[in-house]
Amino acid sequence: MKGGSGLRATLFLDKFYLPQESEPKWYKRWEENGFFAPHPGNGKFSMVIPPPNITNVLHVGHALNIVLQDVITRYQRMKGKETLWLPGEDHAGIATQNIIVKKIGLEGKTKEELGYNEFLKITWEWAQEYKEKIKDQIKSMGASCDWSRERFTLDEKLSKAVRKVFVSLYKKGLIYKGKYMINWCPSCGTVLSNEEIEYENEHSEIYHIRYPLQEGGDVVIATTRPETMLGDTAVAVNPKDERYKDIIGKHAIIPLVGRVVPVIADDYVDMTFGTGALKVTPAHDPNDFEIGKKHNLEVIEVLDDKARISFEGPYKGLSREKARKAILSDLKSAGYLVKVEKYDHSVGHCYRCHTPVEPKISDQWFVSMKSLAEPAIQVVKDGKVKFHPERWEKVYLNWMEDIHDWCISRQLWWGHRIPVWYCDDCGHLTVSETDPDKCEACGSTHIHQDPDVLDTWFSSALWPFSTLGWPEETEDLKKFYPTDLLVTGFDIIFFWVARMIIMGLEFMDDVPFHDVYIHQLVRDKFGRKMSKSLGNGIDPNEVIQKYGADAMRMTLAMLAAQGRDINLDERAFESYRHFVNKIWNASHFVEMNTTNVKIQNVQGLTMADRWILSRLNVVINNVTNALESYDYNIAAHEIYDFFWGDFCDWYIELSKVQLEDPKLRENTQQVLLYVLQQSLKLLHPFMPFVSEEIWSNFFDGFLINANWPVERPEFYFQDEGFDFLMEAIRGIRNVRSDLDLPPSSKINVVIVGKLDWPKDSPFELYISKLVNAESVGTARMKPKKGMTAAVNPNVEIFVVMDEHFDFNAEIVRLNSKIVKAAEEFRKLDARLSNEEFLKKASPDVVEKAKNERSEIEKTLKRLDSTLRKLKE
RNA sequence: GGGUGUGUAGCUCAGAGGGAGAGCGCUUCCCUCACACGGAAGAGGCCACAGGUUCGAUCCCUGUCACACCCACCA
Repeated sequence: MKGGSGLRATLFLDKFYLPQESEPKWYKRWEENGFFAPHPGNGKFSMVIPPPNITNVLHVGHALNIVLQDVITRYQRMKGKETLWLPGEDHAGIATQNIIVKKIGLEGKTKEELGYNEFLKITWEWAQEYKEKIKDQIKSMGASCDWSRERFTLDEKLSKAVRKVFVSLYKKGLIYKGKYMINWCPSCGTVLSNEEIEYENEHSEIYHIRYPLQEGGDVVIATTRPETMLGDTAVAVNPKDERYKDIIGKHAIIPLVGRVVPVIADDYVDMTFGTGALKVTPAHDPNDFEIGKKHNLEVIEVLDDKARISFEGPYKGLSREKARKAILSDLKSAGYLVKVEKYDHSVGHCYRCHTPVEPKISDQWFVSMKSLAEPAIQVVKDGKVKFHPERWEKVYLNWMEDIHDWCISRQLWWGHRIPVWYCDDCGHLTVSETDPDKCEACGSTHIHQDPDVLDTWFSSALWPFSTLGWPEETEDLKKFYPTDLLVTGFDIIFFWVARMIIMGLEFMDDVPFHDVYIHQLVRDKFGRKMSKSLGNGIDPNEVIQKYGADAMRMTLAMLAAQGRDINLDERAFESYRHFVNKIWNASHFVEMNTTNVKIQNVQGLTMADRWILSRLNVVINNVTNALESYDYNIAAHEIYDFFWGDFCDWYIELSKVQLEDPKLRENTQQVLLYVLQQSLKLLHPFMPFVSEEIWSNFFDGFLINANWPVERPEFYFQDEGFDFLMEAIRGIRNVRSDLDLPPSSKINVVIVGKLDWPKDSPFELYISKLVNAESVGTARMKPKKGMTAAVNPNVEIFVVMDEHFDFNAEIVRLNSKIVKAAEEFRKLDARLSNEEFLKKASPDVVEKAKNERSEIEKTLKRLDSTLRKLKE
């Protein structure tokens, strides 16, 4: 242990802790000493980071994610486990490509003008830049992840894993290519998976349009998308619909187009909706596509990749919006438009650019999910993968049990190229882990690779094992797979969590992680989502700059209650910056009073010592249990309340008395040091920087490597009435405040009754110090001019003052105490008079109530007699 | 159309089957020898509403209302 003379006085003399100086220094030291790398220990703990997208710097939601992971990582490391938290970033296909397209767009260029290679070069530069920025941010948050194992989804090794998985699934027949109705984003120019569509409610209109029948008469259909009528190849009605019975089998003539199409009958048509007659456009609507297949209808595409009309005629080249207007106006003037009604419905949008998605038939690659999903359902049902909070399990299972095939090809440049080569001669597909130079069927060298890339989430799905070296059988893979925990947000349960479980089971034959902690969404203080357009985002860089990383971490941990979103008010950070400072100053106090003291066995403890040591034991247990069950907010609250509410507010104050007593001084120093030491350990996962800084001024080694505290049975002591001591002190202060006595004025305290505070403790001094009393004494009788401060069944405590005594005030005081106690007594008595209660309530509850009643009864008697005497 | 979550002090939120808590804000006092990023004393709540279960419910059940969110192929 370092002596007082060795302390860095400049730091400790500062009134305020300066995180901006301390934090980078400690991060560097931890990193240089290799503390973030796993070291053999008692069991292992491993976790992979949800790789942030390189599209942007991190926001406060990421900060929450990082902090929650680091709290657990540091806790597990201190518990002595071989601990690995593996960091990395995601290439984020569509999102990144969009950013680069926009960026070069500002310079007036398109990606086609730039060319494939140049475009990728620019994107890689961006990726490098943002990887560094993100890394710096994660570091500034204090994250103790092992940077020597950092991975990027486009790393060469990870790309190999991607290829191996693709080839393997292809050979098993689980990856296939085919023409299906898919979601097309006309702005991003690529297909999207179902999960990448966000449905939004839109106020729109539904149009009733009259289609003449070839055989005479007409039929009115209802549609929200009149522009697609160019591609209509049927009109459908419900076979049970009496209104349309006669026209089934007849032919409708599409207005403006003149195409003659059949009127067909299909159960799908809802008779109650619209007019009960449906126009069928197999090329541009998923339902119509199904109907089309069933009835063998012609498929006529009328929109191109940019959602412009491609159908020959007057509308060709118009955007879908303009085409709608033009067609409606033409319909109207030709008398086909029967009616327009307001109509709200939900429309799918691209999750990256928010453009309305266009349903379209396209030739794409898919993963067949049904068989892969089955084991992934089972492991969750069997509890091999547990969700926290549990309710997310249902969300996961619902999705898994109704899973659809996963469209994995994307018409992008940025990403993993699909490892498929087409033979120009024989048409064979060569699917290979390594680039082939000839067709594996006919040997032709005229082959070309599929131009598309894979969905970003395809590589993310492999993250828990690809980052550990798979497909090579590395030491890391053997040691750290399966990982123990995944911490992520609910918004990517389908995108990511589900697919990792699927891929882990398929390729590692084991779950990728045992626990999934789903954390909250961080919203603004009004409960709104943080977004660029609202400008209500909170930048973690700024928060760290202003309040320090420790304050930010503690704030987020305190708010991280399971199962609820966090409405974050920036003022919260200030509270916990104050807490950081409180820790700093309390440590300062301990430091000043424990020069040249070493922690060793302590004997001759006082009631204050015994109380704080008992409390510490309880808190150690509570914090540990809370962390084991990922109750971050509970753990953080426990240590916060203990350190500030118990240690600072009471023990340190009482220690001032004990330090002045030569007989008690040394023990008190021991207890101060010990409690501080254990507290620093409990604080460290939440506030690593300040705790390490303080630790370095007291103790050898690094706190990051210290042992996690365990309870000490010898430090459990039975209740000695410390609560009543606190109550007495509060009561005396209350008298002061009630009578407006200045704090400087001296008062005298008199204790009447049978006191059961332990004789080995200077409780008179405790009281006099904490209430600034002239004297604290005992008496047999209530003093004449005494104000009642505290009462229990055996003892009354009075504040005696001759000149300030206020008869009326004392009457009021006593009366209010009596009213309160009487009310309490009445309630307890009513309960205890209820025979049902006595019969059915658990014995200990009854026992407790009886005890309380008798205590209050005695207290009441005391109060009554005091009041009587006063009035004499 | 299904499903989930939430409704507790002015604000942001904890909480447990036995009679309600924190932080911030507010009022009053104090720069007392760790800390004014502090200390002390207070005010402030039919724990959304209505039923039910229970000896007892703010906590469990049912329904209602409000606010979020997720899923689903309503043209």
